[in-house]
Amino acid sequence: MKNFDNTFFTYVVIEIVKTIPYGRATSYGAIAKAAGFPNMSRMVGKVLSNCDSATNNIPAHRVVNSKGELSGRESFGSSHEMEHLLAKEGIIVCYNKIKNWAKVFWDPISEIQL
DNA sequence: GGCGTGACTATGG
DNA sequence: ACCATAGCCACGC
Repeated sequence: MKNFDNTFFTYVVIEIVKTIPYGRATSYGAIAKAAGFPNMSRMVGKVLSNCDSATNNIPAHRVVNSKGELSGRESFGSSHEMEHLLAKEGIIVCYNKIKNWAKVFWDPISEIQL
């Protein structure tokens, strides 16, 4: 018996990622916190690396680390694919880092307060 | 159970 | 701003 329901966690993470607005981005830690697993930021990354975002229409490119760096870019087709997807939404990436990160950052918690 | 690894994060110098 | 360190935790070996 596992003390961690990976199926449930994966589902919640994917649902949250789908709610990230166009032109905005958030962090692994913020998603983990919103999902109710504040210490699972690393697991969020694992979920996204296995989600096949292109096929499943999941905006995984809108998830970066807490500093706004594109730490997962190598998991996209080419090493510049993630940056390209962000650029298409008006998010400027320079030296592997999102410009105006404080403005682009979107906290799922603020949207869940219904 | 130990140990290294990873799309992580907070903190302190 | 950069680097080191220490938490974090599932997973494979």
